[in-house]
Amino acid sequence: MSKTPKSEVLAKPAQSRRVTTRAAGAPKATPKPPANRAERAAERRAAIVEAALDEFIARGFAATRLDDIAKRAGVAKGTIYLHFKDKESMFEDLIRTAIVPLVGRMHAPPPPGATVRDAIEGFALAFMQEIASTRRGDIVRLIVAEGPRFPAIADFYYREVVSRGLAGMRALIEAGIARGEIRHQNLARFPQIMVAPALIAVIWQSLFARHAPLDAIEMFRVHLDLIFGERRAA
Amino acid sequence: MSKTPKSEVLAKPAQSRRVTTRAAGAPKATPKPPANRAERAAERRAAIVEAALDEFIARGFAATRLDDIAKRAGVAKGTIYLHFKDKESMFEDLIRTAIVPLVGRMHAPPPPGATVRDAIEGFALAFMQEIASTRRGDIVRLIVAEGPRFPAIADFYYREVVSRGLAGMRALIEAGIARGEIRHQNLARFPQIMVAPALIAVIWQSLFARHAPLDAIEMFRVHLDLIFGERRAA
DNA sequence: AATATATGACTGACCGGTCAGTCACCGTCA
DNA sequence: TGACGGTGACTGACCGGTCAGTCATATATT
Repeated sequence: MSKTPKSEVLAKPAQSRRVTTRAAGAPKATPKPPANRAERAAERRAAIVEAALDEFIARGFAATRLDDIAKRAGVAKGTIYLHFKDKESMFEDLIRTAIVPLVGRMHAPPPPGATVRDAIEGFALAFMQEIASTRRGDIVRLIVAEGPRFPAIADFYYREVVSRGLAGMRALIEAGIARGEIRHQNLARFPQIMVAPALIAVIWQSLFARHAPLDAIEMFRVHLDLIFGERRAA
Repeated sequence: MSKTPKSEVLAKPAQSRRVTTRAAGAPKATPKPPANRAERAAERRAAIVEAALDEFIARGFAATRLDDIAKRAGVAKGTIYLHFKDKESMFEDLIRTAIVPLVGRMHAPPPPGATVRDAIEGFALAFMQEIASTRRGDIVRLIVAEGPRFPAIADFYYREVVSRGLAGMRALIEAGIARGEIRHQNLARFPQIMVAPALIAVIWQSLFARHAPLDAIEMFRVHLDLIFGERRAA
């Protein structure tokens, strides 16, 4: 009962591949194409990652087509499978890769000479500028969206970002309490509170900014005023 | 060409159609077997809505199969199309319908005799119990997840829930400021801050509760302490 | 030439949407 | 009262489009 191999032929298109005259002499004269194979392969991979992130962010996991990723990356679909096992593991790889740079910032250096408030404020400023208002923020949203369907990603994100970030934040809060900058000891039990407005900002940007722009940085400052007391006279 | 009507019987679960003697007087006396056609249709629609919500919450829009919804609702796929135009508008209808009950609570009654803090705390308590820890919370997450792909839903949600909710919250905050319960006037500019921990709780429940349970209510109380001052000695 | 890399046409499974057919219900009439 | 025909809610096999993943072929590199 094998399938009739009937019309195997028909589809052959012309396929005259332009050979690019290939002027004699210059073998190395690769003008644009950067460098050796490995490098070019790495570049292609990077292009795929870039394109895939854009597509996944814009459409979510299930609705993203690999054809679109390939087209956006300027690559054939088969090339994707030279770098990734399948769509699912590609998605997980992608998110993991994209998260790493987020973690870098998380090692909050214990406040050197500045106040704890300054440390947190600088931190929040960086977060708002580098994450909330960029594509990185969409990655956070993507995790919220697809997390339940990709427990592995949710776990990874919790381990690598959430638990570390909260631990760092807790340390800062305790330092603030020890120094007398923060009066509410209970805050150390819920570092989430410190971070909450940042998450609000991320979500707001991608859902409601069109309707009502939100000055995320100013909001965070007001939030810090609640915790540390007013900065200056209103 | 109709297929042999042979085993037409099998799929019908018991469902012995009670003929409901149809006593003249009592048209309402339908005990178990629902009722007339219209009523049964409404029940089916409700079953579809219920099933669809579960599926959409579990899988997201794109990955949800209408066959699964039909199976879960105990209905044929075609039946879905008697009630909804297509998958997309069904999703939008669903979310809209599911949001409405959320809005009911939003009409924060101006604090009658109680303090503003009590009003907000009661409000938050209800939110945490009725939303954050139930399927309604997943609906909020679903909006965050699919919002960018369904601007109509994001718009609707902003109009019906976010803007109203924030307006109500702002009113409460201003009342609190007027009464001297709240010292930070700037808080009225960012009612989002008041609400932020609630959103955190919703997200936490569906992503990280397995790793680290979060006492959302206690967190919110601590948050209120920041705003209103400590309730009592720690 | 031999090998590594890239391509994109192709396949097959899957799924949204359709529609001809069925049958429970209801009003009506003898 | 009984039974009969019209109605429309319901069914599920089917169709056609879509898309993840494959692989024979083509190109680049050594």
